[in-house]
Amino acid sequence: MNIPENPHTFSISMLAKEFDVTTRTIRFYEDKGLLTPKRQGQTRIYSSSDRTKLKLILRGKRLGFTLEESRDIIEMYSPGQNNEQQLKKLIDGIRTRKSNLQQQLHDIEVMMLDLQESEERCLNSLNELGAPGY
Amino acid sequence: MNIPENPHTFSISMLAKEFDVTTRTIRFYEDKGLLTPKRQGQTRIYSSSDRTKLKLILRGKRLGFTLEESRDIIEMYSPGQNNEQQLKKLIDGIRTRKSNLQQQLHDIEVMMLDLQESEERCLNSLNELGAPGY
DNA sequence: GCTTACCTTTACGTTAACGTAAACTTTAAC
DNA sequence: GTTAAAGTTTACGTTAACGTAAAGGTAAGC
Repeated sequence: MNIPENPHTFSISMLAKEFDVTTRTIRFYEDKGLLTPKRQGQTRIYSSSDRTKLKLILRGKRLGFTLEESRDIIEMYSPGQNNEQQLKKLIDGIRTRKSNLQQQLHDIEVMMLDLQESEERCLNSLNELGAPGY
Repeated sequence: MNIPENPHTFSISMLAKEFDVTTRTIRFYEDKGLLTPKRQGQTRIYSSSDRTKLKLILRGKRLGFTLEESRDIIEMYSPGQNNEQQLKKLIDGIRTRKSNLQQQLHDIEVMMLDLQESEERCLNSLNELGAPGY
């Protein structure tokens, strides 16, 4: 099932290869309810929506999110129900997530500068040690 | 031992309170070799260097670093030996870390924009639903 | 018809990063 | 002199996020 007829669908190994994860990982995400592929017999068929969700999960991982947090992010992208209660709760979630990202942004900037300094100190040490530009 | 005489030292509970972590967590970091407080009898006495390291660890955590990665970060801040080999290795580490941060930065920017859109869609839904500005 | 390449399910194993509890010591306060 | 607050060690428990292995089904290529 390496190349499904429908160009807008994907096999599990296609996604695994594209995003450099194992099929086990993808199935695990399904187990946790983050992905819900269709089935052709026993075989999983992923839509481009599933693919997007997987992308979101992996981006979340790079930012240190748990799967639960990524689940929230997905929900923020594709809101299910429109109940007023739920909408407000969703908005609140989005706002605190944004403020978290703001904090992360700041952390990264500071760490970036610190690392810059460290690198230069190291390069200086290398020079003084008689080893030229690296 | 809540207020050591020396103003440049800290008790474990002082640090725990300041950074909002448990003492267990701080001792755990010591167990992993990330902190090395002095002792006054049995009691741990933390220097401001220890405090800085703890700060680095927690910043790392906010960015999704493992403790091993934070250990590397600490090493980048306070290089121990000046051997040419080690310096080069350190510089390499700094550079790949910087490029990782660059990726995270990009991820955050994109996610920020996406969340912005989502929030506005939600606010629109709220309006159409008859519930004004939130 | 047999190997190869995918796919499946089930299930036990593993690692990181602490939490939680027990049992005990030391110092400060009343 | 005893209660309270902080400190200590030891040790078992827990959760997340998969890894790894076993055992088997299907479909294509030679």
